[in-house]
Amino acid sequence: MVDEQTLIHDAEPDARHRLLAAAQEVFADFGYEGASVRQICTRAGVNIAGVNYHFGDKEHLYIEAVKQAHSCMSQMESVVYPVGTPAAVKLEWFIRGIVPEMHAPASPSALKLMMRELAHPGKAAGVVVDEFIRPMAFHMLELIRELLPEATQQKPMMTGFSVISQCLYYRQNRPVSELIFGKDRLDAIDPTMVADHIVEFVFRALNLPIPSHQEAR
Amino acid sequence: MVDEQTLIHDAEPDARHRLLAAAQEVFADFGYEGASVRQICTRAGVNIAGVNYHFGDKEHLYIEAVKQAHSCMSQMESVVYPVGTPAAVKLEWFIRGIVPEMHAPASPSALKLMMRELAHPGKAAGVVVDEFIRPMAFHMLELIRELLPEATQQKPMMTGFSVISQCLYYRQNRPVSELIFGKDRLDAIDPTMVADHIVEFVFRALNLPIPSHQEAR
DNA sequence: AGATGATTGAAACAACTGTTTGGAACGGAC
DNA sequence: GTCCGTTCCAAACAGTTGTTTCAATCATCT
Repeated sequence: MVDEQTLIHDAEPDARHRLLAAAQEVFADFGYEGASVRQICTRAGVNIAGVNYHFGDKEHLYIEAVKQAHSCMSQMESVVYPVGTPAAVKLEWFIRGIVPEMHAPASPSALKLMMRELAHPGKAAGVVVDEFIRPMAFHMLELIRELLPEATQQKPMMTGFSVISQCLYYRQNRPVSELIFGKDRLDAIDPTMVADHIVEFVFRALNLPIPSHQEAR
Repeated sequence: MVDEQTLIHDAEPDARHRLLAAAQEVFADFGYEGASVRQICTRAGVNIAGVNYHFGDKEHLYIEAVKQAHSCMSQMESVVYPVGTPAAVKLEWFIRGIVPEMHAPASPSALKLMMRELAHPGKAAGVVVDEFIRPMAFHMLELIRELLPEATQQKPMMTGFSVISQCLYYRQNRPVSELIFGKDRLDAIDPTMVADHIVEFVFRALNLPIPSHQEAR
């Protein structure tokens, strides 16, 4: 019963978990409408009726898959700085923490699914934003307010967008970038190089002293 | 047969054009899999068989819709600078040209469809990149090479990514940004303010003199 | 006029969609 | 043993999908 199809993991946990894992991958690859419950069930080695029994319907399975992807991903933001760390150092670590995770995430399908859901927010986006995105956003906003005390109104928010946009770009627009410049040109830039560049770019823009590990380009 | 090009809804041009217009809107709103040919045909006021007669099948209709969206959009990049314009001024105009078009595009559904296709490139992405995206990318790459003569290897490309990522952010991530900060906070920032900010941010990062219309803050 | 080719119409096609059904298999509790 | 609740399976459900058929209509030309 189990040995016929490609399985998610070596062991075979609960059918519910296999469904969630398969749903995460298939939804991430094909989107909500593009994925079929039969495709997911086949990949999970579970009967079609399983999705209705364990989750009710396709939509609830999708929501649970997104929630799992988000919780699986949220271990990323658990960086804790020593007390008294300067805001500039925190900002640098913020960038250096996010960029590699975007390039080579611990769970590619989890990040893929989250990004897909956030690009066109549905019913599952709310909890992801509440528990994962918004805290991170306000955290960075505080950093920027500390770095730009004289900034008012929308300036800190736009500055935050300028920072995070550069960090997200390489993930959100890698496919089209590969179409433009070719896969090899894109593969030539590794995460640390990107992080170095963004840190330098942002720090120059904010009039902060560039951290040491930068040589003169 | 007067001017047929102006509008889609009031007058009724060729059934083929009505199909293309409807397909552009529906595909933009619901994606390729989410849109149904019946939905498109109903919106266009055309019989179901029309899509097969005029385009063969759904996929070719989609491809033609993307091509039309791209050509409709490509009038944007037709900015020509006077000879001898400094590269810095060109870069500033590049940013100031793109940002408002991303906020309030001439044809929202056309841009929406293009961005959707480029986020997950399919068979229609090739021509869009070849005829629209790549020329713009290489154009900006030349600007940056002129501004950073001593930059080598991937540095100009990454710098270009830093610029374009900020310009695209407000379009690509507006839904999630609204979820984070609320719609009103996002509506409070208008295109020219964003363009001002990005120009200032980029020019600071590139060690260029900030253009005049920026007041200190 | 009649003939010809392009275009449209209503209906049906097979395949697939998400969902449900009724029963079989399982494992403990009594 | 019986009973019960949980889990799973094969089959079928009604509805939608993209696509096709074939006759009706239209415009155009001789």
